[in-house]
Amino acid sequence: MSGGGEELKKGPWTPAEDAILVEHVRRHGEGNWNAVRRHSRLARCGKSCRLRWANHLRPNLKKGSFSADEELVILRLHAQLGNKWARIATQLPGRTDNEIKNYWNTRLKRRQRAGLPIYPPELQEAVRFDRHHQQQHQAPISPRPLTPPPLLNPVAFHPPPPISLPPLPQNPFACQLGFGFLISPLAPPPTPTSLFQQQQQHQIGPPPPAFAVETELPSCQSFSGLIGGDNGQSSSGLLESLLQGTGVAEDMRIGELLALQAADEQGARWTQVFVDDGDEGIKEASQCCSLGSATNLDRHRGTEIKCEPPGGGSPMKGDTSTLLDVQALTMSLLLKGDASLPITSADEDCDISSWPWSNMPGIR
DNA sequence: AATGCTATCAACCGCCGATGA
DNA sequence: TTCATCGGCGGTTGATAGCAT
Repeated sequence: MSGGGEELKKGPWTPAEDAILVEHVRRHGEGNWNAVRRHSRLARCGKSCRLRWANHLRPNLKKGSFSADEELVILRLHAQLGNKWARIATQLPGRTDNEIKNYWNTRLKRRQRAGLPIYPPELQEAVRFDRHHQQQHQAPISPRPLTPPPLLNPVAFHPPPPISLPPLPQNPFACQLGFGFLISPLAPPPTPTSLFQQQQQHQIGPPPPAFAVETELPSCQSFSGLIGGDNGQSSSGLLESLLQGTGVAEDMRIGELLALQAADEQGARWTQVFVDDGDEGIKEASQCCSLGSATNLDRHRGTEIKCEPPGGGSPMKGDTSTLLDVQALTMSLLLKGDASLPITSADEDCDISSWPWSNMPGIR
């Protein structure tokens, strides 16, 4: 660091310092934060300037408590991504990663103290489903190279032909965990209106989502990356076992399922697409459990149980596998909603709230 | 009114990846 | 190729406010 020898100030920012920083950004734009000190009298390090600007001074910041919708988005995305605050923040305009992180940590602490699961029990059911599914389908881990599921591989994916379906009642749970903005922030989540229009054209629920997968974020977390880059060999976890277990047909299902996620509010309709494929677990998918709102999500109570994560082994170990586990978990949740699955004794000891959600390994 | 607890917010710290010399 | 620098991210901590006892 080129010091300059001056003592750098720490602690709360004063209005005068804010004004200097704002003026600097107005003149020179964002970035080059270490230059702030050179160009102005501000005795703050570049990091501190960046943080102050990003969290408090930049325009269009939204202050105040989170709305119910925002809370729901956080819940969804955290279930999906873990502690990826910056990524979550990209889906909440005007909110900062710091804000979201603070909110989540508070929520986490509150629920832990209350003895509540971090996620609603429906997610825990999904764990059981995954374990069951793995026992049913999991061949010994084969070294066969993993092919990214079609939707995760924009080149390979071809959307399924339109299927005409009778209208179904909405699937509230798919709505709640729809991840409608998963694929790319460049493609805004479908609105009920846009979906309706597209259905009118195609007589099917959601369209294939935009496949701007690689453009999602500057970090390494595009889906193709999650699957293990070009050959996917580094991936592991539930998704991998799902893929390896049943091959291409399963790949397509997962691809379609991700489309389902992108479909958000039309999840039930797409769930129905899978009902006829002979999978008992999926047959009942159209009976997905009903949840009304984020508040309801919180209101559900799980039983005090504990378990190892799906796939066994140490809880949530590893980077990519962690994310994939969560991804597969939430995917299967959308498919399932099935209380009739056989529950093994091990299954009964399943409580994802005992996993280290709050300390998930980073994927940078 | 005093005290303790909890929630919230703001900021710092350390690590890591990207970039350029 | 190596090294220094920068910026971004997630974890953590300290200060303060609000509430209950």
